[in-house]
Order: sequence, then structure tokens, then C-alpha cells
Amino acid sequence: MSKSTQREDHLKALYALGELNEGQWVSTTQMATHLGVKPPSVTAMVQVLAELGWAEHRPYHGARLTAAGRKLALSLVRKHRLWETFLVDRLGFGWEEVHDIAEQLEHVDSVALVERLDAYLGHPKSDPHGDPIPKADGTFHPGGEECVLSALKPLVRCEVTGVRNDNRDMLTAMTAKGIALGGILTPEQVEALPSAWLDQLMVRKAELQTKRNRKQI
Amino acid sequence: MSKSTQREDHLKALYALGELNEGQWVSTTQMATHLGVKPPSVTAMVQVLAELGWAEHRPYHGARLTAAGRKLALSLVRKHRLWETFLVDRLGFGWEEVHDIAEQLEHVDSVALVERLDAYLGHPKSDPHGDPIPKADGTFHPGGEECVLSALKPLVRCEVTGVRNDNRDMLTAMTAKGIALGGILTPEQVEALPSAWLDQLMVRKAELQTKRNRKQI
DNA sequence: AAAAAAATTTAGCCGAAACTAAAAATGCGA
DNA sequence: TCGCATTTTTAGTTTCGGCTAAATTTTTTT
Repeated sequence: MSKSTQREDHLKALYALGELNEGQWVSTTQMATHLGVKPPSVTAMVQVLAELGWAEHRPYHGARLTAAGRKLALSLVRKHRLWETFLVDRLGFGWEEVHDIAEQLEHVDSVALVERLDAYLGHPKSDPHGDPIPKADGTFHPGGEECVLSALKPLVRCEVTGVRNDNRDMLTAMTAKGIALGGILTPEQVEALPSAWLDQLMVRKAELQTKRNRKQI
Repeated sequence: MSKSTQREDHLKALYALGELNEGQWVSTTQMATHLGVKPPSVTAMVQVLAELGWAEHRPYHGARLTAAGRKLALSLVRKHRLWETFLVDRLGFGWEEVHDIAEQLEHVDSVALVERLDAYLGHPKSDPHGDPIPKADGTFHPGGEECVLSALKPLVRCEVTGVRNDNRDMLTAMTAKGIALGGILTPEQVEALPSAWLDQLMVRKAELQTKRNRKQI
């Protein structure tokens, strides 16, 4: 029940690091780096999340969200992206300025607020970075959630949204092959890619929407 | 520097209970009641505020804000009232629903956010409850801050905004004399009032503005 | 396959901010 | 003015969420 900011942050880290990649187990060290705390702190918090039924913890192997935890994490992502949209579209912030502010706003607890904000913004499907905004029920609009290329099950046209760990070598290699962030990959192009890349490229099903740029969740 | 929510809440309580009444010393028990905690907790926090230079603590007598503390408290009041204005005017909430949400939003820390929000709302002079919104520099627009009637130094036309402690007997007695919340008192009327009332009535300099209703800070 | 290296968890500690119970100061009534 | 009731502070405990150091498990290397 209780929804301390810290618990929410760990939930979101778990989502950001694992859920996008087929619900892999996420190491506590990975989470610690992401959150800017030390691994033992993450272990403790993950154990709390496990008791609350929001995550599973397999000691020495990692953690991953339960269905309930994923739903909570998605509601945080929803709030974050709605607030970012508000900050950019209504208050005129630049899209690169809003992350930290949205990080605070997303912890405000009021269902009515989120839903009214969503309506006020015209039920946007994606935020200023181009990332999709989950619906209130925790599902995505068609066009959907981003994932690693290797997890894109029916291989379809997709948009490149990023690279795991922001690997710079990877990025330059991509550029050499003419693949850009925000660019489109056809199934045929995917087949021709070095297989090592499949686990590195983040994509989302291509759809017609403005692709401004992307950042972290 | 650090601005934990609790510190901010105590600062605001100090402002709400003392500053409106000429910077009187506020008892820790009063604050405790206001904040829903026990007196020893307030004592401890007041000592912290004193160390930070935001309040003075006179043991066994009470606490009051320093100039620096008042400025911080006013920035919180400003944020609170701007958010309430946003929630009512833009998102369509009723003015009685927004207090708790604004209570959370006011702790979001971003100067740029507050200033952009203020501009977005058209630099409103008062919130949906009719309470004045402090300016960014911590002063009030002409029309000003509310205070107890006895503290209204140059005796001028003023608007009745409330009664100390929401004293019900007081309210009925007022009604009997034809004095209503939101009503106007001329200097002559004030002279004719029972002197005991001077310390009970909360007022603000009268100006031309919609007076919808009022609640707590 | 065993030992060294690396990752992870456990154990024990700290600070913030709450609480209860006990001690101290204030102030009112006789 | 003295004494007692009330108010306030001090002392000591709890929970949360961090930390470091030590122990444990997993992984890599030889």
C-alpha cells in the first residue's frame, strides 16, 4: 500500500532495466548504479518490494517485477510522461530540461489529478521525447512499448529508439551502416544485421508519430 | 539548504499560526495540533529550524520565524496557491478538492517551474479561495496579506476573511451584527466593534477582487 | 577442478523524524 | 507567595533507508 518515493524509484528502475528486455532478471548492482545508491541498499529495498508482492528476488541472481509491480511501475511511467508533456507543451520548457522536474511530480499521489491532466493535455499518446504514454489501465496504445530488438517477436517495421547502455562504439558502428536513432528498420534490414546487435538495439513498432528524440524513462 | 518536506511543513505551520498575527510566539503544542504530530516532535524540529537560521526558539515559550524563514514560508505559500489556481482554473477541480493535492505539489523544488506556472496562469493575484498569492520576492500585491484586525495598523477599509480558531460562537455573534465572512468593514464600523473582537477577526485590506471563499493556507 | 576474482548478501551502524514516558519549567489559584 | 496543574522539553526507542565492512555465493582463470 504505502508508496514511498524510494520504493517507487526502485520499482521504476526495475522496470526501466528489466521490463524492456523481456522481463529479464536485473542485478542489484545494475539497479544501484541506475539509482545512485550502493548495492546493499538495493538488496534491502528489493526484499521489501518482494514482501509487498511487487517483485521477485532470486538471491545472488537478481530481481524482476511481478504483474502487480509492473502495473505500479507503468502508472509511474504514465505520470512521468504526462507531466513531461505538460511541462513542454504547456509551460514551454525544452524537452531536455524536464526530466528532473517530472521525476518529482510523478510521485504526487492523486488518481483524479493524473486523469484530469491526461484529459487537459488531450490524451496524448506519446511524450515530448517521443516515448509512448501508457494508458490508465497499464497497457500501451498501439505502436506500443519499446523493447530490445531481439524481443520483437513478430518481426515488423520498427523505429530505433536507442542503444543499451548508450554504448558509444555501437553508435558509431550504427552510423557507419546508416542506422540512426529515430530511424526505421524493415524486417529485411533486421535480418541483415550482425546478430550481436539484436541484444543491443532498442526499438518500438513503427507508427506514424513525430519522433523528436529520446531519453531515459 | 536541504528542504525536506517535514521542515517545510513546520515552516509553513509557523507562518500560518504566527505570522498572520504580528509574528507572535507560537507554542509547540499549537504547531503539533496543526501538523497532526506530538509536541516533542515539534520541539525537535523547531530546534533544527533554529539551527538553520529559519526560526527562533525561546524554550518553554514558543517559536517564530526569522526573516529568512518567513521568506521560505512565503515561497511555499506562493507555490501552494499557484498550484491551487492551476488545479481549479485549468483542470476543473472544485476549490474544496484541491488542498491536499496542492500540499504535495508545493514541495516540488524548481524555481523555473514556479515562475513558468505563474506566467502560464497569467500572474494571478489570488487563489481560488480568494487568498492572495505572494510575489516571487516574498511580498504581497497591494491588497495584501491577511492579519488579525488588531494588527491592521493604518485602520482602513478591510475585508473579513475569517475568525481565529474558527470560533463558532464568534461566528454566530458576528452574524447577529450583520458581519459576514467576505464582507467589508469600514474604519467607523471597526471602531464600534467590541474590543474583544479585535484579536479574533482576520482581515485583509479591501480591494476589488472576487471573494469566493476561504480555507486554510 | 581448484583457487582467485568478482558480485551479492548479511551484519552492524547512522541520521531523520516520529513516538512514549519522565523530568523540568511555567503559571494559576488559594 | 506557595503549591499544584499544565505545558514543554529531555531521554530513550522505533522505523525507514541509506552506508561500510565482512561473509557468502557465483564466476572466471589457470
